[in-house]
Amino acid sequence: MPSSASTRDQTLLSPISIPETTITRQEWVYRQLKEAILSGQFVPGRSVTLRGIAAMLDVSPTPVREALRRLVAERALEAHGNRRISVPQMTREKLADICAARVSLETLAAECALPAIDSKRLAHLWRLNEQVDEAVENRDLGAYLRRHREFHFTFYDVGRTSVLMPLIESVWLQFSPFMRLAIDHIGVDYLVDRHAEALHAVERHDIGALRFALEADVREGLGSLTEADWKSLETETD
Amino acid sequence: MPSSASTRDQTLLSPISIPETTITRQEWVYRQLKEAILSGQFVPGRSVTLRGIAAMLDVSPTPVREALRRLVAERALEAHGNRRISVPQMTREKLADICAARVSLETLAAECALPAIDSKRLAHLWRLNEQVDEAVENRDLGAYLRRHREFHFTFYDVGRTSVLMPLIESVWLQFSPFMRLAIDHIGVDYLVDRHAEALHAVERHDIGALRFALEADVREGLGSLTEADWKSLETETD
DNA sequence: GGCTTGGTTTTGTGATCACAATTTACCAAC
DNA sequence: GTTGGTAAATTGTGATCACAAAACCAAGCC
Repeated sequence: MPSSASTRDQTLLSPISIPETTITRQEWVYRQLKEAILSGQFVPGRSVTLRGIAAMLDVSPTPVREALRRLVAERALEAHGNRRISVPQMTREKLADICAARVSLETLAAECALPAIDSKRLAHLWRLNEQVDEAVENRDLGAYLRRHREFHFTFYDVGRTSVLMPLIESVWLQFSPFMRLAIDHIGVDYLVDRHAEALHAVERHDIGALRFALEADVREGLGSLTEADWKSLETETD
Repeated sequence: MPSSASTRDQTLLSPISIPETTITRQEWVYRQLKEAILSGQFVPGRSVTLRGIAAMLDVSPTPVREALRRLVAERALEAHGNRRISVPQMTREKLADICAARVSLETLAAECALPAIDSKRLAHLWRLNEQVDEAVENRDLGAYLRRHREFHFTFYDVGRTSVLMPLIESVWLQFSPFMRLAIDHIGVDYLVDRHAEALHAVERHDIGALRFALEADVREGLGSLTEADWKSLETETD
């Protein structure tokens, strides 16, 4: 996006002044960084410098500062006392808390979404789930992370999005960098999910089964790291 | 805080360089605004201008911009497409979602906190609850909001704070401006809470009763507005 | 060798400026 | 009185600069 020419020239193209959110540089930087974090391109522990990001994205430090503040507020990044910002490190306790929060928020979101999932949307979810499985078969970690996220967010995101979705997104931003690392470590082959089980529960309008499937999906997916996994992960990052 | 002289001079006073977070202006502005929002000094719908806040707090626009970005990220404020920031308006749907999210998050937080609440902490919570009741008796709305928040946050805030507490705080930031308005409208006398019931449940280590009390506390406190209340609230803000 | 000590470099912070977009004010025309 | 359009004021955005704090690095000391 960063072109010296003003980015707002194209507003001339929208005749009757459609809202057409003219994107600011700050917003653009924010989205770039968020996407990078969610797709696991940021390693836990790495420190993020203002001027570094600014140079990388070819913008001035000003919009970067604001984007970083936003991400810190959403707990995607961590601000230390020394005025330095870094990608947060994961701990056993934090992971347990994240799992608990995910179960709590996402089962609630699924329950809210359930009545609004019609057959068209259900078919779409089945298609997305196929793409998740394809990514696993192709051993494409990047695609897996993207598809996996797309499946969950599409599931929950049917109206009523203003309160719950930002909370869920904040939690995802917190575990995504770690998840990339963990899957890199244990291998894509050991990935399991309960997506099909959840969709079958949707078909039966069985809220109980839906909650159960989602809870299992979270706990088996994120919370199933054995002690040995942790040990080798920790020595790896040193 | 804004004094022309550098605020960091006082670091000379801390001899062995205690971390002693030297506060930045941006952080200070953020805290001022957050406290103002949580204590109901911001009316829903009011638009917040950068230079206005800067003048009010006697700082340059730069730190204000970052503080506002943070608050927008935490959903305390709302950024519109016209690049304008305002205190979000409440709707019936949003309030229902907020109640559901509060129940979900705060019962979980209470359950996590329960094992860590010893007799000393319990006594402290009883004392805080007394202060809530005092505020109601004195019809002091400002004190009530402060004490009420202090009670809940002290309750949940025993270790394990890094994931759940920010989520809870974000939700509180979203309903606080409205709560002030609503209580202003229905009167302080009609305030009820289940704090004592919750504390008794803690004494019995009865998780089920604790969750029940907290859910009732939320639903009766926030979610009990009748249709008539909404109508008059809406006409009032026009 | 480990630790301090000095200077250099890097980095975040905050103020200011220029600019563009938006809103507001105002005046003319119907 | 209402509408339409232009000018002025307000406001957010982004770049740049000066400064202070922190991190870095290398030589020196115990």
